[in-house]
Amino acid sequence: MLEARVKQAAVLKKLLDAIKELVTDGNLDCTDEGIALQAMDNSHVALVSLKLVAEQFESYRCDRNMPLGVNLTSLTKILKCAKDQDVVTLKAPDDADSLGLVFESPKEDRVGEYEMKLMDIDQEHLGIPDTQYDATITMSSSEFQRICRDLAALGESVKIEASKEGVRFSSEGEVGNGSVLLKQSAGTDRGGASSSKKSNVKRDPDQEDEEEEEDEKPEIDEEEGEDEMDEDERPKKRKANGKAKTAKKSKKEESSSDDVGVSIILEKQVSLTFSLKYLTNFAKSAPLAREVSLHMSNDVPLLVQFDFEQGTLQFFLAPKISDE
Amino acid sequence: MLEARVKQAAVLKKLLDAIKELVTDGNLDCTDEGIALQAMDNSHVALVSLKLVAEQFESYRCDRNMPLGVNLTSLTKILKCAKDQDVVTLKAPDDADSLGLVFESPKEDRVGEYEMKLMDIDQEHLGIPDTQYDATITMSSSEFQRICRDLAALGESVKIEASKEGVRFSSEGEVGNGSVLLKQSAGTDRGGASSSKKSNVKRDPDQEDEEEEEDEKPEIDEEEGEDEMDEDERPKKRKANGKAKTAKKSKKEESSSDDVGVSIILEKQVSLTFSLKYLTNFAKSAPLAREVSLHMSNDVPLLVQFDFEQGTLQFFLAPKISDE
DNA sequence: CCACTTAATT
DNA sequence: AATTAAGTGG
Repeated sequence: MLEARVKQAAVLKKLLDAIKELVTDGNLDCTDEGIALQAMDNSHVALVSLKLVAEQFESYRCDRNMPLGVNLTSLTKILKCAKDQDVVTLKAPDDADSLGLVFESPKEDRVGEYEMKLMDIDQEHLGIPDTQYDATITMSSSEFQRICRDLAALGESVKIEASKEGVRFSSEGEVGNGSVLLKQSAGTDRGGASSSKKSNVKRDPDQEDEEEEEDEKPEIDEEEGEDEMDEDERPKKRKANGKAKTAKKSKKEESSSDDVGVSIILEKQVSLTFSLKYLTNFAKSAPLAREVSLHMSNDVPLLVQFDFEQGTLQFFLAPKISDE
Repeated sequence: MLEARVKQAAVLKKLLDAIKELVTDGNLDCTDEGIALQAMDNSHVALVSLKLVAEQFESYRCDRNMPLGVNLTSLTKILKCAKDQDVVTLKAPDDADSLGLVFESPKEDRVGEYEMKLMDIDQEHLGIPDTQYDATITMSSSEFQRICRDLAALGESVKIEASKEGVRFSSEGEVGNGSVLLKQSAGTDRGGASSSKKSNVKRDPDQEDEEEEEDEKPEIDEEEGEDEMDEDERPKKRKANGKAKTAKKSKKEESSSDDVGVSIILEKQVSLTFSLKYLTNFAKSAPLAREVSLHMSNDVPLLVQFDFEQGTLQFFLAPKISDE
């Protein structure tokens, strides 16, 4: 039997928001290692792979491997019945034809019990080779989402070019063309092949001054329209706080896309073109993790990965052939 | 003739939001006791009964009983022309074929006058017996609304079971089943039959402090177009006028659904099943009152009641027969 | 963190 | 009209 407790219903909700549009049905593969879901998207173009590791549940018990065939639309509906901070317990006996969900309010004065019918889904378990990629880009997930959304307004596909200077996303369409260039924030412009998996956005550790990371500013989004005139005697706006940091929102995630920076680990330059429709979908996972990593090699499917506290969510997508 | 002044247009707006989807036309029965509206819903399944008591109007005068046949859709449209905190005066001469509405801003610098055509509606006045119910549940109206909404995602009907431990709402449907159990907050698990009607949301009238009425903040009309820059030392909008105020939220109102708790007065256990479509509709009255009371006896129509300052809004709905 | 409000969309 | 998404306020 399975009994898994999740501290925050919010995590599950975000996960489902992230994938429900891509995948409508899938097996939750429950093992003693955790819960995994792997599925091709509805049009069999992209692959979604979710892993929730046992150790990161509030409590986890799974006596026997079992695939729970769930309709994600239904699961989403049921999760809507939970408040974000409810504790969620997933329960399934060994012979289950339904999955039990219990939502307990933090104050324990309210208990919701739901039961969702399960379905039999043919397991097409796809082995995913643990590939080494020629380029790994780590960046703010919300920045990634923004870029996908922006470029999707122009064209159907995006070309992603990673060089050691930075990464360029560009798209062409009827209205016009557009491109966004992100420069790498700090050190690494080259990574050993073996280390390529490590996402590390590591700040230079030598920067011993507290001052650290003043304001890296990816700079693309920084519109300077805002302080153009008569701020001479105007004390407002944060112009004054200068370096002192004022302790303010430096942490604060400024506009939620900052503070992360861009790191590029490059074995070889890559240039690949992808459908924006899918990338936009992948980007919906942004609420799950501050960072996203894009793993690419020429002529090989892209891996878009979100690491969050409870596990990992991966998306794979084959490039378009006609790379310009 | 009728002349009735209502302090806050907001109350009327909320009332109409609450019932307009259920009832499109009805008679406002004006007497010296106040204004009442009673009507079957459009599909003749549920009964809506509204009472606004004369004493709770800012001023009230009604020389002669008269039923004013109104189209609630039209009335809603006209009320949209009032700001929430406008004072509304309803006027009708004895021979009226139209209802006059006057909206006055609190500062009396703006007056809107509207006139709505009336219609003749056959009065099917239904006597509602003042039943004693076996179970009376009082709970947060927003919690009630949330539960109805959640369960409506699963099934068409909800079974409500009240026992002295608490009240359980449960629903079954294609995706699965769900139930929400609310535990009783405090003392009462049993009440005398005669006391069951007391829903007591009563504000303490002994609250001799004049604190009342809280000025809602009109704020819409406040032109701020001109002060956008360089008067930094300007003393901060009208924050000052609230005299002692500040003391107001001593109550704290936790998060708006809390603080109310669940109370169950039980003569006998009950278990009844109702159409969620209607309950969801009833629950739209939540903005009118912090609490709602559900009055039930087996095989008898449910009474859902909202008590607010100006009166009472009641909904009646017969249970479904097949109570499992 | 929760809920209400508004806006946009189907 | 209903649903959904995003923003705002308590």
